[in-house]
Amino acid sequence: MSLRYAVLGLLARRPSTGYELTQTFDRSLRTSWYARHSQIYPELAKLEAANLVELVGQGARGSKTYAITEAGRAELRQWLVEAEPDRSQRSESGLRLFLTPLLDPTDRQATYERDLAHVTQELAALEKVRAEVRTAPEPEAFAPQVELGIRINTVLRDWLREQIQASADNADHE
Amino acid sequence: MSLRYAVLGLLARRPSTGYELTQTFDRSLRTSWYARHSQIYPELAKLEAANLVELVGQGARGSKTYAITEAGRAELRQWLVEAEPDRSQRSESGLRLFLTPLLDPTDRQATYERDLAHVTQELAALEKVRAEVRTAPEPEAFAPQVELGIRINTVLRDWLREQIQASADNADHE
DNA sequence: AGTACCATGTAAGCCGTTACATGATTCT
DNA sequence: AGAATCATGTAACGGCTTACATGGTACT
Repeated sequence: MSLRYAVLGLLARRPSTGYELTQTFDRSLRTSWYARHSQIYPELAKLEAANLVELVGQGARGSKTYAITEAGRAELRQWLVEAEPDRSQRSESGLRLFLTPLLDPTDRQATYERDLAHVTQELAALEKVRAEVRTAPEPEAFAPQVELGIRINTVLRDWLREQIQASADNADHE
Repeated sequence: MSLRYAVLGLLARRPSTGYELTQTFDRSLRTSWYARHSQIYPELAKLEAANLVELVGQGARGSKTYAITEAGRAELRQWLVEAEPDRSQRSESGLRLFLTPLLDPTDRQATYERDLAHVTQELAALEKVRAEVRTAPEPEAFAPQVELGIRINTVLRDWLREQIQASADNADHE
């Protein structure tokens, strides 16, 4: 049931079309939730039927802009504050990290290095976002989330470096 | 397709019954992947049909112990080393964190405090595991994963404390 | 004129959750 | 004897992915 609240939450930030929401899912939410347009359009229709969002404008190319309603805001607040969070996660990367010790030192080092390359790239992207947020005219409420992302990725980067070193040492001893 | 490799990976550590796998998913993998027995038993049957695992013993109460085959190990290695990782994640907690800035300072502080309580608990559990691993007779290959979990949760804990402080300050100014 | 991107929708099939179902063994 | 736990399975339903399908607008 999270998709419903993800859409509601994005519309609480600003009115958007389904197409824009799809892009936001891909850009800002890919590290925690992801949805394709084929899921978003039907969800918007359901939310509209439930009066949690409303159509506030139609633009070129048949685009439809939706905004959250008061009932929608109440529903979102209730979920965020009162509903018991589902702490379970689904992360293929986490699974891979868990299983990597099964590999021999050479393979292990190679997969850690692949991950390190990705984390480094991720960190660079986040630092770019941080710089943009700092120079933005209005103070951005989402700046702390960027900061958290940077800290977590830094921890991951350092840990991966340690594991690469350990795997290399291990491979040498053989 | 990750479930297949999760099961294969757990069986690469040691032969197990479906029941034991279900428990391991719940205990060791709940932070990255999760599966119920209703998914695990059919998956074991499929893996056996594909000769990636084999039945190596039947015990009391109709229990069936499976072990990974050589073909299974090859398949697992191939996935870990050669397949392109799917970096997307599904985390309701991440989504909640992303949307929390939408709340007013009082609600925001309350949800951060709820999260802090959970992270603190998680950290305590991980530190207990670390202590157990250290006193274990054989050096455990999964000790570094525990360390990573502790570091990430520590970062999260500190970040949450900062956000709680900021929300409290913000609420006072009103 | 062709390519790229904007923009929305539907359908089939797979994956995962919840619920149903059954029976053996161990503990109190 | 009854409760808890061990142990395996199936079925219905819902969520998510992939693929199909269509058309408008802007750029070169």
